[in-house]
Amino acid sequence: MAKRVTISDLAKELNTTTSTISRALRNHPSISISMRKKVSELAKQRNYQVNSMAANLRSGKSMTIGVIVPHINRDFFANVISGIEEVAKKEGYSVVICQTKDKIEKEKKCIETFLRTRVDGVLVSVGLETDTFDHLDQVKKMNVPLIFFDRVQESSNSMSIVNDDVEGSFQGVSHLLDEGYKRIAIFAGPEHINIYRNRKQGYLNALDKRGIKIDKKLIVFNNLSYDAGVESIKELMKLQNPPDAIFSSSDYCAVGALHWLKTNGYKIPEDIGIVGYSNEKFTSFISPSLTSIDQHSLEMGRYSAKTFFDLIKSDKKDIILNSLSINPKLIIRESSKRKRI
Amino acid sequence: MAKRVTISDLAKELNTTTSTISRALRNHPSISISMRKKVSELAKQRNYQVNSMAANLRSGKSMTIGVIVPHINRDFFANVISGIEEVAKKEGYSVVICQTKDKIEKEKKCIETFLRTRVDGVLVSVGLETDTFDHLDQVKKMNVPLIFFDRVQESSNSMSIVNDDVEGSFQGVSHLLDEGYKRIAIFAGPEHINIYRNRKQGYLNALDKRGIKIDKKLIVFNNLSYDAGVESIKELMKLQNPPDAIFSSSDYCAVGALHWLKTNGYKIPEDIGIVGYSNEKFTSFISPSLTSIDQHSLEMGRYSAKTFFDLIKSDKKDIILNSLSINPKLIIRESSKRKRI
DNA sequence: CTGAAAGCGCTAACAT
DNA sequence: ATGTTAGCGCTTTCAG
Repeated sequence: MAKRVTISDLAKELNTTTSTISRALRNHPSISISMRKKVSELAKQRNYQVNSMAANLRSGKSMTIGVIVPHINRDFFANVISGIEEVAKKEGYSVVICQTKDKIEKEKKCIETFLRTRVDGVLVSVGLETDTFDHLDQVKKMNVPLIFFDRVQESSNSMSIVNDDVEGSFQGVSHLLDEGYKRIAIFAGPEHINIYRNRKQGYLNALDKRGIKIDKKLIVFNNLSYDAGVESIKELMKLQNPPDAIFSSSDYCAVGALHWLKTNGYKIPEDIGIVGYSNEKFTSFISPSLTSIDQHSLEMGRYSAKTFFDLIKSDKKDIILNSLSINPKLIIRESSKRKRI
Repeated sequence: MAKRVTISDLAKELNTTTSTISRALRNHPSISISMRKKVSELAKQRNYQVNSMAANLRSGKSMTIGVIVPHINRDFFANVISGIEEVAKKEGYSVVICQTKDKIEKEKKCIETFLRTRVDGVLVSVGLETDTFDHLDQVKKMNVPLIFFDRVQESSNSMSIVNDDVEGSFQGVSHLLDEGYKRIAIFAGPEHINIYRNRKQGYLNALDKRGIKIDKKLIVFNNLSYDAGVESIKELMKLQNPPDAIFSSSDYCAVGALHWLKTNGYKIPEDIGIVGYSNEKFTSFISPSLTSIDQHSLEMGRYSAKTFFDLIKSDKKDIILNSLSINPKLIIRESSKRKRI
């Protein structure tokens, strides 16, 4: 019904011009206090709301930052998003979220939409399928700041906020060794994704440090889903010399294995120890509760956003490529606490 | 660096006008096929992308729909969002998500942002704190379609997509009775939220139907968090005549209770049966796995979005207030399967 | 089938 | 301290 009120409506009512209104609304110092007050009062009364579409078109900024994640229902990503939102809000920015479900096609669609809607920056964690990067290069070609978090495109010279995954899994595996486990298997993910490659590396390093020979049979690649965990553990336990502990690059996959083991009569942590990765909330719900690696997801989100704002505030000259690596933290729970022998 | 290319750039290159380009790009039938081809080829070549800010300003539509949820990391809401996105994408719309963490202040901020950015519609599931509705009325006053899902403002005459929560909990509680449980307690949520009031009602109805007297001591109001579940069960088990089953209006709260019971020596489902609500993914991870009520979250999202599109496509004359109620589904798992006596 | 012209609502030089 | 003016990039009558 009622058309929405514009600054020129307000201008007419106060017998002044749109520029004055525009300035007054944004508290421009050159507008008299009395005028500012009159304007803001009228605005409130008439229920005026800036039309961002117009303001943004004019100013060339959308005041929006686009975030691309594989899954929004993972605690890890949900927390990252919260962190991003928190600092974005402070700067007056909106956050629009796009979930790819790990599909590269969806990822491309997201980018297209973001470019069309002129987001001022893109923060992205790439999907499992993502092994080509034209769509991401596109963003940079358009001169839109691109920042990676967690799962990054390493060939890119964009900034990235990541965990030290090598360290995280090093700690996880070392912990298992400390608890007396001898044959530790790993659920590893796609090698072209940095985090999974690094988690495997940490595993290798930990074994190496203790002089334990790597048994390739204990390195299982899968897609890290719950179901994959079930299938993989089934295979592992068929081995002539099965593992006595599992280090999983994902909590979901760890739980799949845990479940299968329990229903098949294995005792956890007595017979088999398990460590997951990401510290999803459910890891503390299940029983035995699952030892996992916390990634400081909220901070990761905050840093990612902060990096973006630092970037656009810098004179674009001193574009310091300060990529950041956050130390993860081992959270020890029941699934790996074997009484020492 | 390179300014982004506009339709007038393309127009110049082809010695034509912006109107022609604009039409050609959108496959307007009055433009010759050959011209359309020339334009789309050049556009591709020059890497042209519509500037939605400009297009939207002009057309008065933002092609964006705003979604407000309490928590994005809940499977229920994440799935609703997926459903919304799915149908929105088909219609060429973007979805922007705002999470309130159940805070009314955040909810208000979301609305403000949405109104400023001129979303074409708002889909909302209100927070636990929300007991006043000025901010939501505001949306309708601005003539922006407002659609509720799951947690609704009942005083509003807006459309809403909900579950039949009375039926859902009726089934859950009846199932417990069928399994031989006699004293069933309920974890109930804030009474001003439709879903929690309805879930309590279903509980009452189920007991009533079997002629079981209601014991007020078994009706526990809390905020339905994990911690609340722990506290509440602790209190319940102190009763002279403690319950032998729990019907929880939330999976999280149910798990809290489940955990406490297990660590305190109670056997589930033998000593105590538990049923949760929402069918969060972790309910099948934990042990015993948790019987719960599935809410067809994906469908709820799809319907919500569909309702929005139906609405804006109708000539705004036949605004049929067709609110929809979806039947939930009881998912029976271990936590409630007591061997019949 | 294509062009000319107006304008969506706002901001920001450049006046005054 | 305020007003004038000129667009931002696109869509859409209205004319040919």
